[in-house]
Amino acid sequence: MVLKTYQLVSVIHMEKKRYSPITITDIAQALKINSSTVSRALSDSPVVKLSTKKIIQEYAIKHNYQPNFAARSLQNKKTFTIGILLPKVVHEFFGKVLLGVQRETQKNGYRCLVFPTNDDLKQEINETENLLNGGADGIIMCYKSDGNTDSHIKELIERRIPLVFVDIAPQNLKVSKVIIDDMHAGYMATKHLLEAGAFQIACICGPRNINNLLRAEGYRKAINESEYELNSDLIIFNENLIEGEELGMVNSKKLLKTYPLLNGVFTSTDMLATGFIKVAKKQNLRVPEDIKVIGFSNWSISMLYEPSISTVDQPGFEMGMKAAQLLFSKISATSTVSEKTVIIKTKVIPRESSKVN
Amino acid sequence: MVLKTYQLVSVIHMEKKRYSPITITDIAQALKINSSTVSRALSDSPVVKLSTKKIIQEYAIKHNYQPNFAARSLQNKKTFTIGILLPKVVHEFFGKVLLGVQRETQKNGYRCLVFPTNDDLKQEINETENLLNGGADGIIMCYKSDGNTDSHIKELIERRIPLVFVDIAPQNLKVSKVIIDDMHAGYMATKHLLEAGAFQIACICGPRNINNLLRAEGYRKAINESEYELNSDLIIFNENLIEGEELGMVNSKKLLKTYPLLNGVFTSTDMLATGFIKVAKKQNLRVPEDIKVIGFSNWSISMLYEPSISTVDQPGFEMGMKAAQLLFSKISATSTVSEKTVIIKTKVIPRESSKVN
DNA sequence: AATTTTCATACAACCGTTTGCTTATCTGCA
DNA sequence: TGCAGATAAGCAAACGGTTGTATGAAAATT
Repeated sequence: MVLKTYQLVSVIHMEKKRYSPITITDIAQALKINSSTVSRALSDSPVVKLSTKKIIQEYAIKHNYQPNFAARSLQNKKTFTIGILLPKVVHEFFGKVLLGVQRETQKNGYRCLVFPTNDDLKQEINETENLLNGGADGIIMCYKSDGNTDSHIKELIERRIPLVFVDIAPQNLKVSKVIIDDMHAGYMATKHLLEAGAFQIACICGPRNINNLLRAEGYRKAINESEYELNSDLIIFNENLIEGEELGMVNSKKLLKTYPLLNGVFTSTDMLATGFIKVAKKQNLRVPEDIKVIGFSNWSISMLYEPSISTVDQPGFEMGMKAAQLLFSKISATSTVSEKTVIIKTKVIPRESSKVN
Repeated sequence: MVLKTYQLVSVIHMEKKRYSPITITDIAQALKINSSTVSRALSDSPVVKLSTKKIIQEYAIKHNYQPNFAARSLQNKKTFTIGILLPKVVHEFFGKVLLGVQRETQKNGYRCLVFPTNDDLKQEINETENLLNGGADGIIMCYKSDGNTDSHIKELIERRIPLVFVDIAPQNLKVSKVIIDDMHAGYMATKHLLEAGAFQIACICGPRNINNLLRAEGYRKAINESEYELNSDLIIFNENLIEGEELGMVNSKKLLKTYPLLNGVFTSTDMLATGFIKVAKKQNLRVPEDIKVIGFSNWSISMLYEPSISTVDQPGFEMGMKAAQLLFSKISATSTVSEKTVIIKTKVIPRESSKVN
C-alpha cells in the first residue's frame, strides 16, 4: 500500500514536469565558461580559441542545444519570420504562390506565418495590425481591395515594413509587386481563338475586379486588331460567382440563346470555362468543333476535363518565389530600396478545347 | 546649391531612419510612471488605480502601442504560435485542413506557422527540430511515414510538446490524432456501388500506404458480406502515381481488358476516378449505364466532371478544426492530458457516376 | 627586464515584458 | 496622536541571447 502511494505521487510529479530545453547559460554553468564566450563559440566567432570552441560546440550538440527564438528576436530585433496574407488557401493559384514563397523563405532560414483573409478586409486589417510590431520582418500580401480602404497598407508603408504584393496590388500606392500582365494575357488568349478559326468570340469573366477588367481589355484589343467587329454585349461579368456551383452557367445559357452563332469563348477562369462547356454540351454544341474555348490560370481541372481545356498558365509558384526574393532583398537592405514591379510571363497552353477543325 | 545639398542630406537621413515602434518603457517615460505600472495597466490589472489606468490606456491607443511579441514570448515562455506540418499545400484536402486549423488558431489568439514537407521526411525532421525550442507552443502534423523513421516524433513526445496528428498518424506510438475511418469509408463506398446494382467491382488505389490499404480492406469487407465472390486481382495499387498525369490510366486500361464485364469501380481518390472514366469512355463504355464509379475525398473535380462523380466526403476543414481544438486543450492544460483519437464521420455523396440504371 | 601587442575570456548592459516584493501614501480606528 | 490596514506605485530581477568593453595572461617587441 505504501508503495502504491509513492508510485502515485511519483506519477503526479512526472505529469507536472515540463521539458525545459537547455540554454546558453546552462552550457556556460556546466562548462564553467562565461555565457558570452559560449554564445560566441556557438556562432563560430573567431575570437574564441579553437579548443574551447570545440568543447562548447560538442557539448551543445550532445545536449541538443537549440537557440531560443524569442530571446534572439528580442536582441536582434529580427523575428526571422515573414507573414503572408492570402484571400484563400484552398485555391490552386494561391496555394502555388504560398509554396513558392515557402521555398524561398526556407532557403533564407526564415519561417512563414500564413493568414487566410477569406476576402474579408476587416480580418485582413486585423492580421496586419497583429504583424506590425515584431510579428514579422516582412509581409507578402495579395491585396483584395474593396476600392478605397487601404489605411492599413499605408500604415505598413509609413512604418517602413518590408512589403511585397502578389497578383493584386493597390494601384494608387507606390509599392513593390509581382504580377502578371493580365491585359496581355487576355489579348494572347483571344488571339489564340482567332488563330484557331473562331470569329464570333465572347468574353466571360468573374467579378468586375482589376484583373478581370484587364483580361477583358486584352480581349477587346485582340478583337479590335482583328478583321472582326467588337461587340461589347459579348463581354459578360459574373458578379456573385459562387465557386463550383454557379460557374457562370446562367449567363452562359443566356449568351448562347442570344448569340447562337457564337464560335469562341474566352473565360477569365478555368472554372467558368467548365461551366460554359457544360452548357454548350447540353445544347448539343460540340467543343471544339462548333465552339472553341479557352480558360485562364491552368488549374488541374482544365487538364482533366473532357475535352481538356486550353488555358493561360498563371505561374503561381514562380510569382511566390519572386515575391519572396524581392521581400528578402528589402529585409536585408541597409537603406530603403526603390519599389519594384516584376511582371511574370504567362503563356497560352493549347489543348483540345480550341483545336483547329 | 546650398539648399540642394541640405535636401540631399535630409533624404539620406530619412532613408536610414527605420520606424521604431513604441514600447512600454516609452509610455512609462512619457507619462513619468513606472513601466511595471504601465504593464499592469495595459493588461487591465485591478491593482492599478482607475484614473491612471485610463491615462495609460488612452496614451497607448493614441500612439498605437502594440506589445512586442518576442519580449512577451521570452517572459511568458509562450510563443502564441503553433506549427503545422503538411506534405502538401496545393491540395484540396490538406488545404482544407489548414483552413480549419487556421480558423481555430485565430479564435485562440494564436498564429500559425505552415511548413509544407513535400513528402520529404528529411525536411520534415528539419522543420520539426526548428520548432522544438520556443518555435511553437504546439504542433499539428500529418505524418507521412516511410515506415520506421520516427525518432523526431519520439523526441517531440519526450519533450512533452503538445502534438496532434491529422489524417495519418504513426501506428506504434501513443499520440493524439484526428482521422477518418478509412476502412468504414471504403466499405460504405463499395456498398453504395452494390446497392446501385454493380456486382463485378474493382478497387483502384494509389500507393500502398496505410490509408489506401484500409480503404481496400473496406472494399474487401463489403464484397465478402455481399452475395458475390471476392477476387483479389480486382484490387489494384498504383505505386508511383504522378498526379494529374498518370491517373492510374495504364492500370485501368489493363483492368478493363482483363475484365470486360466489370460494372463497378471504387477508386481511392477522385483523380483516379477521372482517370478510370477517361479510359472507360475511350472504350465506349458508358458511365454509369455500363459501369458505375465512386471516388474518394470529394474534391471539386468530382463535382465538375462529366459525369459528376460519386465520392466519399473527407471533411478536411472539420478535421483541421478538431485537431486544433485538441491541440489547444493540450496547450492550456496544467497537467498532461491523455492522448485522444477523434474519428471524423465520412459520408457517401451519390452523383451521376453511380446512378441506378 | 620592461613595455607593448596580441589573444582569450569575463563582465555587464541591453532588448521589452512581466511579476514578486518593497515602499510610500492615505484612510480609518483606537 | 499613533498605528494597523488598505491601496497605489516603484524597484529590481528575470526570461535567453548578444555585444561593447574591460581584464588578465601570454607572446612579441624593444
